Amino acid sequence: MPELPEVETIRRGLAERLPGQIITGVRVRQAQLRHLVDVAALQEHAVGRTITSVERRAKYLFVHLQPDHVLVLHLGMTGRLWVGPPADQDAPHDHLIFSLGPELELRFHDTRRFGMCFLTTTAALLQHPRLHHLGPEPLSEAFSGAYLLERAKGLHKPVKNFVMDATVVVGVGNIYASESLFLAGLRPTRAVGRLRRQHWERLCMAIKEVLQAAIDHHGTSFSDYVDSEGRQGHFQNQLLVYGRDGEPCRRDGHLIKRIVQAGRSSYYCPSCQH
DNA sequence: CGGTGGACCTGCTGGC
DNA sequence: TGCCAGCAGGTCCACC
Repeated sequence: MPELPEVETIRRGLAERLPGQIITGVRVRQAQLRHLVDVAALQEHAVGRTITSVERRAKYLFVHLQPDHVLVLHLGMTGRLWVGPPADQDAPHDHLIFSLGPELELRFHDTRRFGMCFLTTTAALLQHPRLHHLGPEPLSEAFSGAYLLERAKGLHKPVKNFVMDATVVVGVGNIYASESLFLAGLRPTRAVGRLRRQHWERLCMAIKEVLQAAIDHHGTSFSDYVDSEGRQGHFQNQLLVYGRDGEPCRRDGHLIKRIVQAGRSSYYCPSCQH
Protein backbone atom coordinates (compact mmCIF):
# COMPACT_ATOMS: atom_id res chain seq x y z
CA MET A 1 0.00 0.00 0.00
CA PRO A 2 2.15 2.78 1.21
CA GLU A 3 5.15 4.17 -0.57
CA LEU A 4 7.28 6.95 0.85
CA PRO A 5 4.67 9.76 0.62
CA GLU A 6 2.03 7.69 2.43
CA VAL A 7 4.48 6.61 5.15
CA GLU A 8 5.67 10.19 5.57
CA THR A 9 2.05 11.39 5.87
CA ILE A 10 1.44 8.81 8.57
CA ARG A 11 4.67 9.78 10.33
CA ARG A 12 3.58 13.40 10.49
CA GLY A 13 0.26 12.40 12.01
CA LEU A 14 1.94 10.19 14.59
CA ALA A 15 4.52 12.85 15.41
CA GLU A 16 1.72 15.25 16.36
CA ARG A 17 0.09 12.88 18.80
CA LEU A 18 2.52 10.31 20.17
CA PRO A 19 5.47 12.15 21.75
CA GLY A 20 4.97 12.40 25.51
CA GLN A 21 2.54 9.46 25.58
CA ILE A 22 3.36 6.43 27.72
CA ILE A 23 2.76 2.93 26.36
CA THR A 24 0.71 1.40 29.17
CA GLY A 25 0.03 -1.96 27.56
CA VAL A 26 0.39 -4.05 24.40
CA ARG A 27 -2.02 -6.61 23.00
CA VAL A 28 -0.88 -8.88 20.17
CA ARG A 29 -3.82 -10.57 18.46
CA GLN A 30 -1.71 -12.00 15.62
CA ALA A 31 2.06 -12.23 16.03
CA GLN A 32 2.72 -13.78 12.63
CA LEU A 33 3.24 -10.79 10.36
CA ARG A 34 6.05 -10.74 7.79
CA HIS A 35 8.18 -11.93 10.71
CA LEU A 36 7.05 -13.22 14.06
CA VAL A 37 6.51 -10.34 16.49
CA ASP A 38 8.51 -10.79 19.70
CA VAL A 39 5.76 -10.25 22.26
CA ALA A 40 8.01 -10.72 25.29
CA ALA A 41 10.40 -8.05 24.02
CA LEU A 42 7.49 -5.63 23.56
CA GLN A 43 6.29 -6.28 27.11
CA GLU A 44 9.77 -5.83 28.49
CA HIS A 45 11.10 -2.86 26.52
CA ALA A 46 8.02 -0.98 25.25
CA VAL A 47 5.45 -1.18 28.03
CA GLY A 48 5.94 1.53 30.61
CA ARG A 49 8.13 3.63 28.29
CA THR A 50 7.50 7.17 27.12
CA ILE A 51 7.46 7.92 23.39
CA THR A 52 9.89 10.69 22.56
CA SER A 53 9.67 11.11 18.76
CA VAL A 54 8.56 9.48 15.51
CA GLU A 55 10.97 9.31 12.60
CA ARG A 56 11.06 7.66 9.18
CA ARG A 57 13.77 5.94 7.14
CA ALA A 58 12.70 4.53 3.76
CA LYS A 59 9.25 3.03 4.40
CA TYR A 60 10.08 2.19 8.01
CA LEU A 61 8.66 4.19 10.93
CA PHE A 62 10.74 4.60 14.08
CA VAL A 63 8.89 5.21 17.33
CA HIS A 64 11.60 6.25 19.76
CA LEU A 65 11.13 5.24 23.39
CA GLN A 66 12.87 6.39 26.56
CA PRO A 67 15.59 5.74 27.29
CA ASP A 68 17.13 3.97 24.27
CA HIS A 69 14.78 1.57 22.51
CA VAL A 70 13.09 2.00 19.14
CA LEU A 71 9.83 0.43 18.02
CA VAL A 72 10.17 -0.15 14.27
CA LEU A 73 7.01 -0.51 12.17
CA HIS A 74 6.62 -1.29 8.46
CA LEU A 75 3.22 -1.30 6.74
CA GLY A 76 3.96 -3.75 3.93
CA MET A 77 1.27 -3.61 1.24
CA THR A 78 -1.88 -3.20 3.30
CA GLY A 79 -0.79 -1.96 6.73
CA ARG A 80 -2.52 0.90 8.48
CA LEU A 81 -1.80 2.71 11.72
CA TRP A 82 -4.58 4.37 13.61
CA VAL A 83 -4.33 6.70 16.62
CA GLY A 84 -7.44 7.54 18.57
CA PRO A 85 -9.67 6.71 21.50
CA PRO A 86 -9.75 2.99 22.34
CA ALA A 87 -11.99 1.11 19.89
CA ASP A 88 -15.13 -0.55 21.22
CA GLN A 89 -14.15 -3.81 19.60
CA ASP A 90 -11.35 -5.31 17.54
CA ALA A 91 -11.81 -5.45 13.79
CA PRO A 92 -10.55 -8.36 11.72
CA HIS A 93 -6.83 -7.85 10.93
CA ASP A 94 -6.27 -5.52 13.89
CA HIS A 95 -3.05 -7.27 14.95
CA LEU A 96 -1.28 -4.99 17.45
CA ILE A 97 -2.90 -2.63 19.93
CA PHE A 98 -0.70 -0.29 22.00
CA SER A 99 -2.58 1.32 24.87
CA LEU A 100 -1.51 4.90 25.63
CA GLY A 101 -3.28 5.44 28.93
CA PRO A 102 -7.05 5.11 29.28
CA GLU A 103 -8.02 7.50 26.49
CA LEU A 104 -5.73 6.80 23.55
CA GLU A 105 -4.37 3.87 21.60
CA LEU A 106 -2.22 3.06 18.58
CA ARG A 107 -3.65 0.27 16.44
CA PHE A 108 -1.81 -1.66 13.68
CA HIS A 109 -4.10 -3.23 11.09
CA ASP A 110 -2.80 -5.27 8.15
CA THR A 111 -4.96 -7.49 5.95
CA ARG A 112 -2.17 -9.27 4.09
CA ARG A 113 0.30 -9.33 6.99
CA PHE A 114 3.32 -8.27 4.95
CA GLY A 115 4.00 -5.62 7.58
CA MET A 116 6.65 -5.77 10.30
CA CYS A 117 7.10 -4.79 13.92
CA PHE A 118 10.30 -5.19 15.91
CA LEU A 119 12.28 -3.55 18.67
CA THR A 120 15.88 -2.51 18.60
CA THR A 121 18.06 0.06 20.33
CA THR A 122 19.01 3.54 19.18
CA ALA A 123 22.64 2.48 18.91
CA ALA A 124 21.89 -0.60 16.78
CA LEU A 125 19.12 0.93 14.69
CA LEU A 126 20.84 1.86 11.46
CA GLN A 127 23.01 -1.25 11.48
CA HIS A 128 19.98 -3.51 11.90
CA PRO A 129 19.91 -6.29 9.26
CA ARG A 130 16.64 -4.94 7.81
CA LEU A 131 18.01 -1.42 7.45
CA HIS A 132 21.75 -1.38 6.93
CA HIS A 133 21.69 -2.05 3.18
CA LEU A 134 19.26 0.75 2.36
CA GLY A 135 20.24 3.36 -0.23
CA PRO A 136 19.88 7.13 0.17
CA GLU A 137 16.66 8.97 0.87
CA PRO A 138 15.33 10.30 -2.46
CA LEU A 139 14.69 13.78 -1.04
CA SER A 140 18.21 14.10 0.34
CA GLU A 141 21.17 15.79 -1.33
CA ALA A 142 22.97 12.44 -1.46
CA PHE A 143 20.47 11.38 -4.11
CA SER A 144 21.63 12.99 -7.36
CA GLY A 145 22.02 12.35 -11.06
CA ALA A 146 25.73 11.76 -10.57
CA TYR A 147 24.96 9.17 -7.88
CA LEU A 148 22.53 7.29 -10.15
CA LEU A 149 25.01 7.32 -13.01
CA GLU A 150 27.66 5.81 -10.75
CA ARG A 151 25.33 3.15 -9.34
CA ALA A 152 24.11 2.10 -12.80
CA LYS A 153 27.60 1.40 -14.14
CA GLY A 154 27.90 -2.13 -15.49
CA LEU A 155 24.24 -2.98 -14.82
CA HIS A 156 21.76 -4.09 -17.45
CA LYS A 157 18.42 -4.24 -15.76
CA PRO A 158 15.41 -2.17 -16.89
CA VAL A 159 15.35 1.32 -15.39
CA LYS A 160 11.99 0.68 -13.69
CA ASN A 161 13.45 -2.24 -11.73
CA PHE A 162 16.56 -0.18 -10.98
CA VAL A 163 14.70 2.72 -9.33
CA MET A 164 12.60 0.28 -7.28
CA ASP A 165 15.75 -1.35 -5.86
CA ALA A 166 15.98 -0.16 -2.25
CA THR A 167 19.76 -0.49 -2.24
CA VAL A 168 19.82 2.16 -5.00
CA VAL A 169 17.23 4.56 -3.56
CA VAL A 170 14.52 3.98 -0.97
CA GLY A 171 10.84 4.82 -1.01
CA VAL A 172 10.12 4.57 -4.74
CA GLY A 173 7.41 1.94 -5.09
CA ASN A 174 5.35 0.76 -8.00
CA ILE A 175 3.15 3.85 -8.37
CA TYR A 176 5.83 6.51 -8.15
CA ALA A 177 8.30 4.55 -10.30
CA SER A 178 5.89 4.72 -13.24
CA GLU A 179 5.03 8.35 -12.52
CA SER A 180 8.67 9.42 -12.29
CA LEU A 181 9.63 7.66 -15.51
CA PHE A 182 6.79 9.42 -17.31
CA LEU A 183 7.97 12.82 -16.08
CA ALA A 184 11.52 11.98 -17.13
CA GLY A 185 10.38 10.79 -20.59
CA LEU A 186 11.97 7.36 -20.12
CA ARG A 187 10.40 4.02 -20.98
CA PRO A 188 10.36 1.67 -18.02
CA THR A 189 12.07 -0.98 -20.15
CA ARG A 190 15.16 1.12 -20.97
CA ALA A 191 18.34 -0.68 -19.91
CA VAL A 192 20.22 1.38 -17.34
CA GLY A 193 23.65 0.80 -18.85
CA ARG A 194 22.61 2.79 -21.92
CA LEU A 195 21.44 5.92 -20.13
CA ARG A 196 23.52 9.11 -20.19
CA ARG A 197 24.23 11.64 -17.48
CA GLN A 198 21.42 13.95 -18.63
CA HIS A 199 18.91 11.08 -18.40
CA TRP A 200 19.94 10.44 -14.80
CA GLU A 201 19.66 14.15 -13.95
CA ARG A 202 16.15 14.23 -15.39
CA LEU A 203 15.12 11.05 -13.61
CA CYS A 204 16.52 12.22 -10.30
CA MET A 205 14.61 15.51 -10.58
CA ALA A 206 11.44 13.65 -11.60
CA ILE A 207 11.60 11.33 -8.58
CA LYS A 208 12.09 14.24 -6.18
CA GLU A 209 9.26 16.21 -7.81
CA VAL A 210 6.77 13.34 -7.80
CA LEU A 211 7.45 12.30 -4.22
CA GLN A 212 7.33 15.87 -2.90
CA ALA A 213 4.07 16.57 -4.76
CA ALA A 214 2.57 13.34 -3.40
CA ILE A 215 3.60 14.25 0.16
CA ASP A 216 2.03 17.69 -0.34
CA HIS A 217 -1.22 15.89 -1.30
CA HIS A 218 -1.01 13.54 1.71
CA GLY A 219 -0.32 10.49 -0.48
CA THR A 220 -2.33 8.39 -2.93
CA SER A 221 -5.53 6.65 -1.80
CA PHE A 222 -7.07 3.93 -3.90
CA SER A 223 -9.60 1.78 -2.13
CA ASP A 224 -8.14 1.69 1.34
CA TYR A 225 -5.13 3.83 2.21
CA VAL A 226 -5.83 6.29 5.02
CA ASP A 227 -3.51 8.17 7.37
CA SER A 228 -3.29 7.85 11.14
CA GLU A 229 -6.40 10.01 11.55
CA GLY A 230 -8.39 8.02 8.99
CA ARG A 231 -8.10 10.64 6.25
CA GLN A 232 -7.56 9.83 2.57
CA GLY A 233 -4.77 11.21 0.42
CA HIS A 234 -5.48 13.13 -2.77
CA PHE A 235 -2.62 12.36 -5.13
CA GLN A 236 -4.69 9.71 -6.97
CA ASN A 237 -6.25 12.65 -8.83
CA GLN A 238 -2.83 13.78 -10.07
CA LEU A 239 -1.56 10.43 -11.39
CA LEU A 240 -0.41 10.73 -14.98
CA VAL A 241 0.05 7.09 -15.99
CA TYR A 242 -0.34 4.66 -13.06
CA GLY A 243 -3.54 2.62 -13.39
CA ARG A 244 -4.53 4.52 -16.55
CA ASP A 245 -3.91 1.87 -19.23
CA GLY A 246 -6.18 2.39 -22.22
CA GLU A 247 -6.83 6.01 -21.22
CA PRO A 248 -5.38 8.99 -23.12
CA CYS A 249 -2.03 10.44 -22.07
CA ARG A 250 -2.64 13.79 -20.38
CA ARG A 251 0.16 15.33 -22.42
CA ASP A 252 -0.48 14.13 -25.97
CA GLY A 253 -3.54 11.87 -25.98
CA HIS A 254 -1.86 8.62 -27.00
CA LEU A 255 -3.21 5.61 -25.12
CA ILE A 256 -1.34 4.61 -21.97
CA LYS A 257 0.09 1.07 -22.08
CA ARG A 258 0.42 -1.46 -19.30
CA ILE A 259 3.21 -4.05 -19.27
CA VAL A 260 4.52 -6.43 -16.61
CA GLN A 261 8.10 -6.19 -15.32
CA ALA A 262 9.46 -8.37 -12.54
CA GLY A 263 5.90 -9.39 -11.84
CA ARG A 264 4.66 -5.82 -11.32
CA SER A 265 2.57 -3.61 -13.60
CA SER A 266 4.29 -0.71 -15.33
CA TYR A 267 2.43 2.06 -17.14
CA TYR A 268 3.78 4.41 -19.77
CA CYS A 269 2.91 6.56 -22.77
CA PRO A 270 4.45 4.97 -25.88
CA SER A 271 4.63 8.40 -27.51
CA CYS A 272 6.12 10.51 -24.68
CA GLN A 273 8.56 7.95 -23.28
CA HIS A 274 11.58 6.55 -25.14
C1' DC B 1 28.33 -11.72 -9.65
C1' DG B 2 23.75 -9.69 -11.36
C1' DG B 3 18.97 -10.54 -12.55
C1' DT B 4 14.59 -12.94 -12.36
C1' DG B 5 10.73 -15.54 -10.46
C1' DG B 6 8.32 -16.88 -6.82
C1' DA B 7 7.03 -16.88 -1.95
C1' DC B 8 4.76 -14.71 1.76
C1' DC B 9 -0.96 -13.46 2.81
C1' DT B 10 -5.99 -12.00 2.12
C1' DG B 11 -9.59 -10.05 -0.51
C1' DC B 12 -11.67 -8.11 -4.48
C1' DT B 13 -13.01 -8.07 -9.40
C1' DG B 14 -14.14 -9.66 -13.84
C1' DG B 15 -14.78 -13.31 -17.14
C1' DC B 16 -16.78 -17.61 -18.25
C1' DT C 1 -25.10 -17.83 -9.38
C1' DG C 2 -20.53 -19.89 -8.64
C1' DC C 3 -15.91 -20.65 -9.47
C1' DC C 4 -11.38 -19.41 -10.61
C1' DA C 5 -7.70 -16.70 -12.50
C1' DG C 6 -5.59 -12.48 -12.02
C1' DC C 7 -4.48 -8.57 -9.55
C1' DA C 8 -3.12 -5.40 -5.44
C1' DG C 9 0.76 0.31 -2.91
C1' DG C 10 6.58 -4.48 -0.40
C1' DT C 11 10.42 -7.27 0.65
C1' DC C 12 13.39 -11.16 0.56
C1' DC C 13 15.59 -15.40 -0.97
C1' DA C 14 16.58 -19.39 -3.88
C1' DC C 15 18.09 -20.20 -8.19
C1' DC C 16 19.97 -19.50 -13.07
